[in-house]
Amino acid sequence: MTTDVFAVLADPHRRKVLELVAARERTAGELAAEFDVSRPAVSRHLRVLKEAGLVTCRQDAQRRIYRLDPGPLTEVTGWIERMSGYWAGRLSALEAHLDANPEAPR
Amino acid sequence: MTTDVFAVLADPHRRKVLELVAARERTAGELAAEFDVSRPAVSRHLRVLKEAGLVTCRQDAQRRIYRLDPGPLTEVTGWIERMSGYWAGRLSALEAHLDANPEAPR
DNA sequence: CAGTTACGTAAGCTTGCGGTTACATATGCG
DNA sequence: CGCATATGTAACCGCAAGCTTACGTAACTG
Repeated sequence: MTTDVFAVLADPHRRKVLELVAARERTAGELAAEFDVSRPAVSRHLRVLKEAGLVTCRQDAQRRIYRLDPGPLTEVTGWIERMSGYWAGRLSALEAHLDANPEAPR
Repeated sequence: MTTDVFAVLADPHRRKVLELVAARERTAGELAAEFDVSRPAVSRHLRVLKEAGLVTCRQDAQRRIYRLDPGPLTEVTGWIERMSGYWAGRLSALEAHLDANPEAPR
C-alpha cells in the first residue's frame, strides 16, 4: 500500500480527482466521466487516494460519493516549510557573510 | 525530461537530497555518501532535480557544488492553497446551508 | 605526462505503476 | 425474481523509472 502522500500526488489524474472533489463531492461515475482513461483505472486511483486518506467515501445506494480530506496535505506543506526554513537560515548566514565582507555592496 | 515538480518530489531519495542542500550546499560526492545507492544513481537524481530547477550547480575544480533553489516549490504550495481554497469555499457553502436549514443546531 | 580524484554518461536489467478487458458484487426497479 | 445501474476486483500487459556495472572526461597533483 502506497501511503506516501508525495507519491500519491505524483500522478496528474489523481491531482485532477482531488481538484474535482475539492469543489464539491462527486460520485465515482461523475469522476470517471471527466477522464479519458477507463473507469477501472479511475477506480484504482480512487482507492489509492482513499488509502492515503486524501478522500473519504460514503455510500448512497449503488453510488459511492467521494469527498476531499485535505488533512494529509499538511505533510507536504510541512515538509516544504521546513525546507524553506532551512533555506532562509542558510540565506541569512550568507547575508551575514556578505555584511562582514562587503566586496559587492548593493 | 520530467519537468513535473510533483513527480520529481515523489522519490524519497530526491527529497532527501533537497533536505541536505537546504541547510548548506554540498558536493555531489558528499551527497552520494549519504545514500545507500550507487553514486551514478545519485548523479541521475541530481540531474532530474537540476532539470526541474530545484537545484543549481556550480563547478569548483573537479567538484560540482549543488545548492537548493526552492523556487519551483511554489507550484506545489500554490496548488495546495488553491485546493484548500476550494475546500474552504465548499465548507462555507455547507455552513450557509446548515445556517439556512438549522435542523441539527450546534 | 602519468596517476588520482571527482563526476557524469551509456547500456542493460528489473520492478512497479498505470492501463485495459473481463468478471464479480450490490442496490434499485418493474 | 430478473434486469439495469453503479462500482469495485482480478488478471494480465507494456513501459517508464530507478539501479548497477562499466566507461568516458575534466581537473588537480607530483
